[in-house]
Amino acid sequence: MSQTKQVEEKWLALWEAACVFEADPNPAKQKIMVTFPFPYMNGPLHVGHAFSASRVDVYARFKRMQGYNVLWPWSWHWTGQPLLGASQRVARGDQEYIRVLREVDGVPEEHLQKFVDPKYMAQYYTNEGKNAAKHIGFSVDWRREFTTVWPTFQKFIEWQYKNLREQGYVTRGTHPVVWCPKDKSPTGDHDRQSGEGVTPEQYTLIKYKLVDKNVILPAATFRPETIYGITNIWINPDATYVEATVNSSEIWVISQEAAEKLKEQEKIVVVNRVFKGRELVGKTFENPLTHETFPILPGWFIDTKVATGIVFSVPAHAPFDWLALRDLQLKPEVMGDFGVDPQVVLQIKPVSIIKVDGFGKYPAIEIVEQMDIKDQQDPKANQATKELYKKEFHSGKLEANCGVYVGKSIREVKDQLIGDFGKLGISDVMYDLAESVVCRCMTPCVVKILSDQWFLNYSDSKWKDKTKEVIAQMKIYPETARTSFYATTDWLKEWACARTTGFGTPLPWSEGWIIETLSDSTVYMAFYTINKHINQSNISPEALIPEVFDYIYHGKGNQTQISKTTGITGELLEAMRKEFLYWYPFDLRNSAKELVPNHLSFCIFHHAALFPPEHWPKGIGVNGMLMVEGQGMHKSKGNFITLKSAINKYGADATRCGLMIGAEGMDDPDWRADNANDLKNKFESLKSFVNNIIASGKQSENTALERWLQSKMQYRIREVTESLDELKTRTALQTALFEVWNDLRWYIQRKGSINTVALVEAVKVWIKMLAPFAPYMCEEMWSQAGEESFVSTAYWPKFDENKLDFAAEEQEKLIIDMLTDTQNILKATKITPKRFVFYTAATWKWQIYLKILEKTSTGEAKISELMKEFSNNTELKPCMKDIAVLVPKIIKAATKLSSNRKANMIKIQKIDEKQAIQNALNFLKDRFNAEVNVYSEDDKNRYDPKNRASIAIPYQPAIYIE
RNA sequence: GCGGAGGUCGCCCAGCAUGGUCAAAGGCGUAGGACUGAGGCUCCUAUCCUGCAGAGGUUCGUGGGUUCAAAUCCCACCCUCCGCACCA
Repeated sequence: MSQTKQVEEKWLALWEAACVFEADPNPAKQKIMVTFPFPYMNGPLHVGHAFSASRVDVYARFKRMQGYNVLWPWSWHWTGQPLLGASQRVARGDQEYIRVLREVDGVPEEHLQKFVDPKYMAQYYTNEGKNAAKHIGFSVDWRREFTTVWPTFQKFIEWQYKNLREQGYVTRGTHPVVWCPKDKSPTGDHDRQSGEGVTPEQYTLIKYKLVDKNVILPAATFRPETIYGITNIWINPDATYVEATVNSSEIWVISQEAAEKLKEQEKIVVVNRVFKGRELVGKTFENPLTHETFPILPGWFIDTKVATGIVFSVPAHAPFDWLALRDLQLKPEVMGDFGVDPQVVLQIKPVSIIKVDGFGKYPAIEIVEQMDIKDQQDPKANQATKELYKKEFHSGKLEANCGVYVGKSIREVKDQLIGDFGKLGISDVMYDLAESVVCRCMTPCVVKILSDQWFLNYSDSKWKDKTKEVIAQMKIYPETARTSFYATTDWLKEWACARTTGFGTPLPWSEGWIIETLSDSTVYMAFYTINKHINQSNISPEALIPEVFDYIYHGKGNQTQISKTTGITGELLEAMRKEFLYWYPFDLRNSAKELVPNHLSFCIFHHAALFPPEHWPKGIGVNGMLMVEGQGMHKSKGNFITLKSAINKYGADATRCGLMIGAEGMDDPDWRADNANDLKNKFESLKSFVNNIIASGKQSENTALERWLQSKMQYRIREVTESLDELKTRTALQTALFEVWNDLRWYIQRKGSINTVALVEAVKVWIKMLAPFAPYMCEEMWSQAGEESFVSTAYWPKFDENKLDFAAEEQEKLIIDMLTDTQNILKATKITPKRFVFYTAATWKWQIYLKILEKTSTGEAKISELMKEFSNNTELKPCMKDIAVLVPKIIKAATKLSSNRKANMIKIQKIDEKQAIQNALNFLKDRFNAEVNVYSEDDKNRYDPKNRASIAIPYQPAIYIE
């Protein structure tokens, strides 16, 4: 076992033995409750989970060290269909899938065989997940754990839905879904062989009538407004159509495919006879709106797989229609084949109904000519159609021949028009898929309208308003994500909240329906607060009647009474109520940004509905999606990294930091194996760096250098603390790890040794600041520093203004600036130096320097005024000539200083530059590998062959290099 | 299409709210040096261009504008990423 592994095992065991992360209510302490959306258990935890969850853990550990009573509970999501689907694939012997389980997930053979049982599979991944979560060092209180199929949890969900329904948030209706006729279930993206992302599209069917016959030709369109511009109907003469009785009342002519599809869309379709499309060519039909009549023409471009296979023609506005018509008009004799008079075709004139900017009367004809489209087969025809439809939709206005809709833009009138036509009984609705979708079982999918579907009515405007109130009072990390929450709240509509298959909690009032995944995971954070008691006291699910939850969560009902009916003791009821009141609401829930439009928003909606304002969520964190080596992580791409494998390879600390250093805010972090490996190595050297210091730090010194170090550490403490408070985990880690390390290195270089107590103190602060990120390593170092307690519960360092030392900072800055300047000169001159001489500014120059600082920090520094002031000073009067040169130089230097720094410089007045440089002499000699001298400009006997000293100004000693 | 987030010096990224302290932090990479038997690791130095004295020049998606002054403010444009539903 590697050393890293040993350290991890050791501290994991010690934490568990000491129950460090088990949190119980403690009125004397302020609480923080943090949560992470429970992961779905159809696979192992991966580094993507670890990224979002590590942010939670870092925050939890930080707050715990700050003295808060921190609760971080965790659970497992089993609800839904994919677990069943996965297990079926194993049962079916799907080799590709089994290979992935074996090689990517690393499932051992003896378990793999038992995956035919979905619950076994889920339990396997749950066990694995818990192990990984523990090893990565998440500071979780495991006593509150559950899975969503536990009957006790399901009682909670039943209570939740009973409550929602009583408030009228659960409604019933119909809903179109992509449907597998073989599986008899909705086919989500996960269940598809092909056609990912394809959704049902709604067509309007205009019910044209065959003249003199009681037969309807339902022509499908996305643009029902074009009914006013119709000139004919297209039928594919070679395709198969049927005449069918629909809903026992009407006779429809539709394509054979359409007849099957409509059967799934709440229509009773009885096929009476089957025939070829050519039979209809030449017949006339009537527009149900205007009662005008038009002919049916042959259109070979009509695809009967799309919608009804009947299309009405609007040649003025549809490029395809125009092209088809033009082709026919060029060869009208074709009509003879159908026994139709060619005149029928030649008489057709396009009817203009939409005025659109940039086009004349017949946009379709114009665009066909502009783009030089030859015929229906020309690929440019599709492009032209898209372009024109878009233009007409956005800027088109309906013309005078469009009835009551005249002058309206299509965008504003479309929905109204569809509704009107429906009411008039001249239209119907059909759904179809824009691209083919094939189920994993290889069956092509269709659209099915689910009737009696249960919905959560997120359209309810009162619910939306209340949800916005919740958002308004919430802290959102980062703040920029707030707009997406508001946008989502506005945009959410009815959500189908139940389905007929998969794991989950049955709807208590409607048999056969199971509450779906995203709907049973909205307020379960409240369940954590009491599940400790349910687990420990073995409360039976039967006892968890709604009144119990009403009492705990809403303080309703009589405790004695409830105790009597359920057998739960009054004490226990009281304890659960108190536990809920202590912990709730949660202070942070963090997840990836893809959950904003669904899970996280649902969570807010449901809290708004079920809890009073004092229990509304306090904070939600959103982060980017983890990338792996610059690409999205997918099992199929072969770049899937399980948490377990990352820990094994890099260790928990390096994995955590590799993730945290990637990004913060909404940016997508990028996991790079090189980085993780690099961090692993860095931590090795960090440990020996720290151990050496701890072992040798015996000298208690207090020079400017120690004061500088202490001062510097204060700034680091402040930055790390403030960053963590804003969940800026990347900034915090970068400062805590790299910036502090650089500070310590500088100190050591300057000091030339590591044996000071001050350095040990700084290192201890460092360990504490790193502890939330790399807890194992820090516990180890902490104990090696002689500390008995856990660093996990040590006090977080506090920024202390009194420990700042501006003078020490300025002295150090002086040395650094001098070094930079000197190196700059060396670079420019390319000389090989034998000797360096530094000259600090004469005392009288300080008067001038400080005066100018004061002037520039309060307002503008005018040279003339300054000169006057200086000449009044008897002390300065003799050197007015030098002053005249000096003043502009100093003013220029002063403009480069921040106002903060200026204020500090004024506060400390003059620093002893010569002494400061003298103290650094050994360091400088070492650095330059040459002789180094320092003089003050005031020194009469200085070595100064080029009279450099005269150009020295405060904070900018003159330099002479031989 | 709708909604959201972004484009910074080889790469990852900080800065932008409150314009000047920004040639722009930090990490990675690269080069040189130290250490080592050698390598890895580690440590030091450099890393936009020019410059024989601490300086100058050109940069922050593109093009305009405001201002004494813009990576930061305004306008237009181009490009990238994410979500769009019954599915976790």
